[in-house]
Amino acid sequence: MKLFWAEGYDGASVARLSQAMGVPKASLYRDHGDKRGLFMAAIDRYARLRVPAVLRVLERPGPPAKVLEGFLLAVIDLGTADPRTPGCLVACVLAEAAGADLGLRQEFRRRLHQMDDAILTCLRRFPPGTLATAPEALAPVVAATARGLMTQARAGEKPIALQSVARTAAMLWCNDPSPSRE
Amino acid sequence: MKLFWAEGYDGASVARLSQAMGVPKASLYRDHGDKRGLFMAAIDRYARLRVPAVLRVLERPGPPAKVLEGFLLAVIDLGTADPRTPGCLVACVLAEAAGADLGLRQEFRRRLHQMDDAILTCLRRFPPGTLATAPEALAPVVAATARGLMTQARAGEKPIALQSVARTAAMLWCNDPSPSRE
DNA sequence: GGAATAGCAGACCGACCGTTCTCAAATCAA
DNA sequence: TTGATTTGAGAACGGTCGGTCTGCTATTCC
Repeated sequence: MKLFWAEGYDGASVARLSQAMGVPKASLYRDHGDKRGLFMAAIDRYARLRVPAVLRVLERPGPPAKVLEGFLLAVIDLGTADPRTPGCLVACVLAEAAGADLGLRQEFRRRLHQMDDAILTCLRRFPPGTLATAPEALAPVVAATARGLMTQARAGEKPIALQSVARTAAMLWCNDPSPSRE
Repeated sequence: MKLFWAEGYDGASVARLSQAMGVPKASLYRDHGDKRGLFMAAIDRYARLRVPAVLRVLERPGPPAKVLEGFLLAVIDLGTADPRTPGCLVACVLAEAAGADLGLRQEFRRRLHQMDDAILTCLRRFPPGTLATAPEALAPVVAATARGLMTQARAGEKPIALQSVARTAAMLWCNDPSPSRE
């Protein structure tokens, strides 16, 4: 997973994947069919190991602005925690591979929609009027912003710079209950 | 440019690049040094041929909400105009290549900051109070949203779905002069 | 204990990679 | 016209790619 994450689908050779995993090439082909199958498995592992920490933030109690800022902060943390694996395996690596391979593109879409759904579910539970617009309209905006932050994380942007973006964005999405605005 | 855009840095072989360009391989190496140099040239061509149309929207007159929505719409158009080259050559293809190659990562950062600066310059010219927050805070939010839309464009998302995101986002960034809100 | 199975490391395969070289055709200078 | 230079198409290079196959070792099961 980390090798694909760091070097991309084409950039990570099966020989080095085998070495990094400590698993013989023959076993990889027996268990996953081909390199694409192994890549899919890596994405699945990413979705099981790394994504839940981000989604769990969406389920925390608290005012919308805090929850959504926390979500973006978790996204940023995922994209900047290890400088050897910057950005998001799905939003950056799978995205590029999806350009030429229609099967991977479909997988890519599926993963994106999963995240969209999780965000929408989160937004729906906030009391009416606490969000600046309807959850159905806001959810894809939140998702797009998160993906943009991942793109910038891939560029090696420092977390501190991205975190201020998270605060601003979350503030704009919510009708702040504090009297600081207007 | 289109071949890199469609298939990625590693995915596009020099032989096919040569054929697609109608230029012998020897000439490519003479003019650009190596494959990386050719890729850089492709990115430069992209920045000269495709990006200006997007940046010009930022200089159009009009209320902030219209200008920023127009900007996002131009971004969406660039990312979805040709289904063979979905998304953004910089935000998707260069992003992935930037994972393993520090030189490309620097180039990637440079390109991102160029866009950030253009957005900031645009925001600064709006009258105070027409934006929902300070230009310096808002600009990176706009940039992140645009990049997220490009990621979704890479997934083959239909323009119509992305365009509604553009409208919502632009609305949230601006203090709408119409009396529809609040 | 002994037969059968499974997993291991690494050799091996043809194909294609990025890159360089060859050499004939074309261009240019004088 | 002639000699020097640049360009053309493509062969050739070593290396690595994704993928397969081969023995050897360990384990398992009766």
